Amino acid sequence: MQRLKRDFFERPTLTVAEELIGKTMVFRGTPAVITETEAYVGEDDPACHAARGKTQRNAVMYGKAGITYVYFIYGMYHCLNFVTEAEGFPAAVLIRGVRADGVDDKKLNGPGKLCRFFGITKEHNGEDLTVGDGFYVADTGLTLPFKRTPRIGISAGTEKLWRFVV
DNA sequence: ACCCCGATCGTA
DNA sequence: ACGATCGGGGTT
Repeated sequence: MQRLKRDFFERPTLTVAEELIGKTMVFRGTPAVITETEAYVGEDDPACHAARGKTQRNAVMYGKAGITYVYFIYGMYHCLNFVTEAEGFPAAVLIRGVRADGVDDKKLNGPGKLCRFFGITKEHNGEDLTVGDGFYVADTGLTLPFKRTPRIGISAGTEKLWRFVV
């Protein structure tokens, strides 16, 4: 159980998105294995929230790697991301699916669903995953087979194979 | 001040 | 295939 430090997140977003598969995120004491991620990379990525520059909502994407980016969408859901790359470059990995012991996969197999299950909201935007034990990510040595596909639920940028799913 | 639409999900 | 539901961001 090796806790991921800032240098894990401070790398190319595709690398982080791929390597997060099989890692364990621990939120308020509840562990969950990450099974699906997507990369959103910089202002030139039309699907990235930073595509039209820095705003109040996406501000944390411009900050340090290893910080949470949580946003509210469709009037009823929250989505969880981990900020990546160098400070000043807006990029993040969307957590689209996890697995947890004793929990039906159907409650965790979507970005909105897993946030609802954990109770993750905008209150948790900007949390540092490398400080304290409230929210962190660890490497348990587990590796899972996965595939690369186009990202889901977006209208632009679908040509990139930036989704990683077990 | 207003308007459109979205990194979703459940039901049909 | 479609409706629910509302905050954010661009535009006026």
